[in-house]
Amino acid sequence: MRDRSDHRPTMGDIAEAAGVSQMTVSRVLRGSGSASAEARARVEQAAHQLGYVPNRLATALRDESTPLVAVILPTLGNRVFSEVLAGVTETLAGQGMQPVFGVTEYDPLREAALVRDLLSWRPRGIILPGLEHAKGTRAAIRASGVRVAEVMDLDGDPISVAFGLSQVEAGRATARHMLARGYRRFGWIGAQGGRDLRASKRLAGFRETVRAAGAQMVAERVFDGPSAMVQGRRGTAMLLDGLARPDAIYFANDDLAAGGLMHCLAEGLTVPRDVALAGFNGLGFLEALPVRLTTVETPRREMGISAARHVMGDGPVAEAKVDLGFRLVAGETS
Amino acid sequence: MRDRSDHRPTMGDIAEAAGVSQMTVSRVLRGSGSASAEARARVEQAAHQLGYVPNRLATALRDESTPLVAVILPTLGNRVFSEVLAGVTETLAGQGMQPVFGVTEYDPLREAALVRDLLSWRPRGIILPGLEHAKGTRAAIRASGVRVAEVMDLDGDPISVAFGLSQVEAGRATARHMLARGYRRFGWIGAQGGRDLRASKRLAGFRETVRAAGAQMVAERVFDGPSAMVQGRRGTAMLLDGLARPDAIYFANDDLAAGGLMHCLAEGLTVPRDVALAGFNGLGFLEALPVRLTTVETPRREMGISAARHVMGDGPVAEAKVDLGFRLVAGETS
DNA sequence: CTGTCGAATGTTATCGATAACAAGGCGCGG
DNA sequence: CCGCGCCTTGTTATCGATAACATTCGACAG
Repeated sequence: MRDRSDHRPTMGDIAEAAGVSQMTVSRVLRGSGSASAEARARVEQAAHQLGYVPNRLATALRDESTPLVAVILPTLGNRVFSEVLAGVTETLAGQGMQPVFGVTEYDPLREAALVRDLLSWRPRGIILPGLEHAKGTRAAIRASGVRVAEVMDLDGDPISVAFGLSQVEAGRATARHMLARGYRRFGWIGAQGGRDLRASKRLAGFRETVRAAGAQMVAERVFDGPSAMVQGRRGTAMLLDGLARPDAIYFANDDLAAGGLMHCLAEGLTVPRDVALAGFNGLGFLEALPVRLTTVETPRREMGISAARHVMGDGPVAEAKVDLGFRLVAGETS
Repeated sequence: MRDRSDHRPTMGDIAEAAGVSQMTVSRVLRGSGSASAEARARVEQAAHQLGYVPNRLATALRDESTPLVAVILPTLGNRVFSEVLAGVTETLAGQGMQPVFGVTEYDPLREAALVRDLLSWRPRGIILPGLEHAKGTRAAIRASGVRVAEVMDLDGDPISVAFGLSQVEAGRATARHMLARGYRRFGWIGAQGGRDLRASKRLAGFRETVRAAGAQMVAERVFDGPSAMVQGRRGTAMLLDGLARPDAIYFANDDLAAGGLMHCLAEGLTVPRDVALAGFNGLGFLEALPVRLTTVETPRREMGISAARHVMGDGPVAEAKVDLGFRLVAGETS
């Protein structure tokens, strides 16, 4: 038969030890249905003694429902996403639900594979970044019938509901601000080899506004790797040493922008007189910098919270896009 | 019978559509056993047509084994842990495994509850921070038979294998460095209301070494909330305004230390002449600060990678403690 | 021409928990 | 004293995938 010693105890084992049926064990341990005080005590004693741990796989299979939520993130290397994840996690934990997650490193194919993988756990919902996905991903998710929340971006057509902000509008707002301050020759520094589509949208909005005002983009530099301060620093050096010297640089995010600021400090350049700088996200570490950076604050934790609430089914959201807004923070670099 | 429309397609549905038995479907889709080209084609066509997604719950239940690894973290609010998690995730992903995780917010009881919860998914392994756990947690994990890796800390008795560094020794090393530079009156600034036991160990090592050298701790300040730059700044202000003014401050981590540095810059104090500062972790953002902070670099990603490898069973590790080391980085603040 | 072997396929049982249904026993109203 | 109904407990079937075993059929050696 079954070798008890190398198997984790099951309700069957408890039943045997307590001299009752498995069903009674189930009823006692879940506190549903009725059981005599006598049976209750014996079962609880046996369960404790055997060190019983329920097997959720069985319950989930039987119930055709899990307390899992799939979460897909572009990377964990950027604080932005760990903050979104923190919002999701705290919200789920309050409801006894678990996140299962994976990272795509900005690769749509990896995202597609992850979606397939994660859906096979039959999660209650799935949260994923952005509105653009590999061919078929959208259909797969729709067909799966799980609740979906897309986060970060609002510029596009959500699968179901998107929680975030208009990236294009954020780019436009930044451009308007810079233009108002009198800058006319703009540079752009990005990372992730242009695979960060949200950054591309910000750039598009920025560029559009700049051009409409008769000003221009004079230099762009996009690095391949993850966005790190050192890249921002190098890129800034390149742009400022180039032929087409910008009088203001728009960075794909705060890390890059902070690196740009470092370059200026190291080279003794005066910001914003010699060059103006603007980042994106409003990360906490900006407070530590010697100069307050101009940036756009984004509701990272809130996106996580809202998305988690949505997939848990806390009230159906009518709209397909929930705008959580952004806030331009004019610092000392523009 | 069964209403096809509100159920996700199963192998049974494919079997029906393809006119074969469920078992043939299983064989075709998993590529095990043999099947005729004819059957293979029909099954694949039907599976695609129906948008079949396998149900891992069933497979996991049947196989009594999941590709899951439980990961417990103190918080996501500190970059340190998202870097550990990144190491874990990237390592697992390479082997087709999934992390399931939760955060404790430094509460041992929440940790105990999380362990119970996560173990009920019958993960292949579990990774958790530190060596101290609530009563019973240790026994529960041992009894569960999953592979265990504890990360961050080596000062104590691991459940199975620990990957990290000696926190006490890190504290001692920092103290030796500060003493060698001539400081004699030390302050300490912490957070998490003292619940961060690794920080407490560092302080213990630091204090011991300081006292052995005939120097002393003159002031300590531990905040209740999460460690943030602003707390470090406030704490530093308090210590420097107090009666027992330290000539050097040891911070529980880099965020607090960076805050301390900000205070000094804002007040026009000269570091380290007026006061020396030392942090812990060697986070990347330090590079952005105007002054290079003295700190201790820790192998965060490596801890995640090693722990993940261990729980996946990549070669049994003989030792109970794997020292991944640390490196004191003498900056411009000491 | 027959027996053997293996490829292809089907049938049954299983993992653990639990809904649905069945049945035994006891109390209480009529 | 009978019977209805509730409390307690047990039995069976189920979720989906798959290992183990059973069966069919054609090919081929002897």
